[in-house]
Amino acid sequence: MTTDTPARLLQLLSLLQTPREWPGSELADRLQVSRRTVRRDVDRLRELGYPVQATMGADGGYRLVAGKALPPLVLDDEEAVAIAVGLRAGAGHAVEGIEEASVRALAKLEQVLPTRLRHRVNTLGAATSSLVYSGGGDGATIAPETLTVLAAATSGHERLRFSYEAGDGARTRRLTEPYRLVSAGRRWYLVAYDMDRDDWRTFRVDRVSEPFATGARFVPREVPTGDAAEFMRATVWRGSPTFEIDVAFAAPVAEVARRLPPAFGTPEATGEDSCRLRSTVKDSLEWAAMRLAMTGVDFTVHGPAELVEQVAQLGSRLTRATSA
Amino acid sequence: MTTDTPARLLQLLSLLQTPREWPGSELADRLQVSRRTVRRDVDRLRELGYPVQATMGADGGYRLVAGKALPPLVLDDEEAVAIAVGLRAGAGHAVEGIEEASVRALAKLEQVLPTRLRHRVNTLGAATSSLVYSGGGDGATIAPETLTVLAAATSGHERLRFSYEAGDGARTRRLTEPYRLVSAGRRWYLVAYDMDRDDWRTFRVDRVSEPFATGARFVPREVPTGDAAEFMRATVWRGSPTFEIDVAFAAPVAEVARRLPPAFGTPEATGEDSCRLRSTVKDSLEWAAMRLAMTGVDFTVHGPAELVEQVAQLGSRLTRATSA
DNA sequence: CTCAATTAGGTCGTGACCTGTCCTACATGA
DNA sequence: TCATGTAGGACAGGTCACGACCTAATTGAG
Repeated sequence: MTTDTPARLLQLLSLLQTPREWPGSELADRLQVSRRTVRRDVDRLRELGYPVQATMGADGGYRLVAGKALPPLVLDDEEAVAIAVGLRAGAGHAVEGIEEASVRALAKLEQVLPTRLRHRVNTLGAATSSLVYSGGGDGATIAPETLTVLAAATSGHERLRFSYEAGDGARTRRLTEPYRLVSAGRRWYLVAYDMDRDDWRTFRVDRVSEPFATGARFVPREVPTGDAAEFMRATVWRGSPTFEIDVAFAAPVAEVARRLPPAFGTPEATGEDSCRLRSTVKDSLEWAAMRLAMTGVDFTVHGPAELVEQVAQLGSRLTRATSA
Repeated sequence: MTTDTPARLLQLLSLLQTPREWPGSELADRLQVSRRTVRRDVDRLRELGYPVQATMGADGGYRLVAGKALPPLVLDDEEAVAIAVGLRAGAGHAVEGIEEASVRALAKLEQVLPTRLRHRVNTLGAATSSLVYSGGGDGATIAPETLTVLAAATSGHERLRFSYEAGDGARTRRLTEPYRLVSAGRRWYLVAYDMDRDDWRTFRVDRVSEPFATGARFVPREVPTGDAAEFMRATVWRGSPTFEIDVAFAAPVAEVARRLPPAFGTPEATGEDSCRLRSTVKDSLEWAAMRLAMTGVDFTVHGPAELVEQVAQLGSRLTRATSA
């Protein structure tokens, strides 16, 4: 009923996003305007960079096609929920390089998601595996809400308060100026300026709880090394153990590569039906052992000894499980 | 530089979707209009149902918050790619009930996705596991493109041509009027009217290849049973196997529940440090075995025999892997 | 407390723009 | 060949969008 022009344009955009053809007369009917105006509106959309394709002749119509710019997505409730759930489930084990964009998109969506849909996302999301792959071991799971709150505070330059659990289990409350959220391997880190300590810190996101933005904005400081990822690497990667793993698979290289997480890198072929993987793994070999098991192909662990131990332990546990 | 009003509104909407506060003066600056006009535009957005929250006082500003309706999402390139990849990866093993919405959203996005982004999605998507969980088993994977083409043709009422592989391996070309895309368990089915056979059929999507919409529209016929899902169930449902699993854990119920995917349901306590899980699993026990292994606690499989077999097989593979 | 910075909203005049109604040209499928 | 669709020009009338200027209310900092 809103006879407003911009409103009508938005409505037209949403109609055209349905993957079907719309005859001008039907559009005119829906939008409560004359067919001439519909043509003008279509022209306007085209001028805005959204390519509306028109098929001529009888049985013709309008349809939005791929162009240079991405038009604003008009989603219905179910689609929005599906995207949110997919993003939550996917953000953790997503492909290298898009985890952060994934979280940004999720933050953007959740910012405007109506509460009734938020409930549905929460209940549905609870049914999926947790966001970050919980390699069975240290239970380092991250609530999707935590990630989105951190992402929002970071990009909005808002001070952030949260409770942090140190390595020794002690919990402290922190007031920080978050600078960047970085995904490294299967862990997330927050590079932030700690207001209490008066210095830069990197926080492991899985140890952050009850985060909330204070609302107070700040002007970003200069990061010590100039780059947040650099700083994170420098502060975090020293001290945590690294392992050089070496595993042989009894399957074609293509198949193994397909079933292995890309973070492991690519195995190299050693024969028609065999290949070998050499890679460096940080911190937790339990995770590595699990991913090897999940490939579903036969393999042999050549090293290091710690990985042999992990795999053997897992194997014996499974064997015990069936011997009762 | 387009001084157009609707264009400016869209731009404002995209600015406000960034999770941060925007002072009116900055918005006026960016949009090249007076502050008064910015206020008017904000009013307009509010009238359209998009709740723009304004914080008063010094250091105030505007920000888009959750409301009743979902505003059109304005995404940048990376976010769009992240959503597409997440949707592709998630659509297959997503939560019950949203698979179809997931595919609809993906079809909507891909319809307008610029080609340069489509390339990125393809290359990134190739690195992830295939869309439908390939439980190591029958290799019934579905290309995401196939699903989106079918979804688009279905909702656009366009005739669909594809090559179909029957159970005996014979390939035939089909011309159909697609009626609905149904997800059931791990499989996807297309309920369509077969123009050559002159009758309704259900097609398994994993056996469809080279689908494309002819562009010719049709008027939907009446489905025999009135409901497509009903029809599919009647024609296809030969009961995919279901298993009643029964597993005992040597750990407190709370810990086990935390490490188990919620889809399994909740185990019940059988003692201080033990609990038992009874649940039904459809179709793939390999997945169940994997998730049990991932709990990282000792357990005993009581049944069924197939699950014992799966776990034993996995255990022996791991043991072999370390015995070299 | 006081000041500064912000949102909120009213009014007014000018000019641009938006709409519907004509009209013609062109493309396409039956 | 005809029906039906898009494409787009011309025009008149009314509307509405913009900026300038004003006052009020709210909030945080000094």
